[in-house]
Amino acid sequence: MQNRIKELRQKHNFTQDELADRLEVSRQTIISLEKERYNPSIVLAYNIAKLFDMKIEDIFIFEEGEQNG
Amino acid sequence: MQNRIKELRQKHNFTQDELADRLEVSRQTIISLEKERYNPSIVLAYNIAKLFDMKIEDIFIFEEGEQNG
DNA sequence: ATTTTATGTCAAGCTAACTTTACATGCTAC
DNA sequence: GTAGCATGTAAAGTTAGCTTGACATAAAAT
Repeated sequence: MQNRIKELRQKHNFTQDELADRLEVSRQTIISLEKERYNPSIVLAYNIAKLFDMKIEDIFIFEEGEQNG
Repeated sequence: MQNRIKELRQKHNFTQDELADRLEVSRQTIISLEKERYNPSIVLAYNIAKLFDMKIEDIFIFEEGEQNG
């Protein structure tokens, strides 16, 4: 799965630290998501989409036949 | 977080077993999700939404200030 | 009556999603 | 030149998401 977090964060002029604060997660989590080391939980994905006023599907790009977990 | 999985499964006349097969997860996972014991991963949520031809946000109902993880 | 089907519980185990802490690097200021 | 800021890596720990397997129960089919 790909995501547009870094792009959207920069468009909104947030630092990783600011974004982490707004989403109530650690800065490490932001780094890990931007580097696509793992996927966010559905709740975090929802909070990100809400913050940027977008749909989950417009921030996270799912590939065909992607495996769960 | 609430979800409409059981409702949608029944509307489509799927058994838990059939739904599990289509989503390539175990039947236990379907039971756990319907009983809201835990939230699906974002990939599974996406696959569920895709199967029912809906948006993630229309199947999973997020509450205000929901905590991540 | 007994087999099958659908739903459910329980428990143990694995990996993914997050946390915290500590340290490294490049950049821009004074 | 050193202080601060933004980004990054690494490592160790906890909890959530998912799996497998075994068993329970009620309803429907044969």
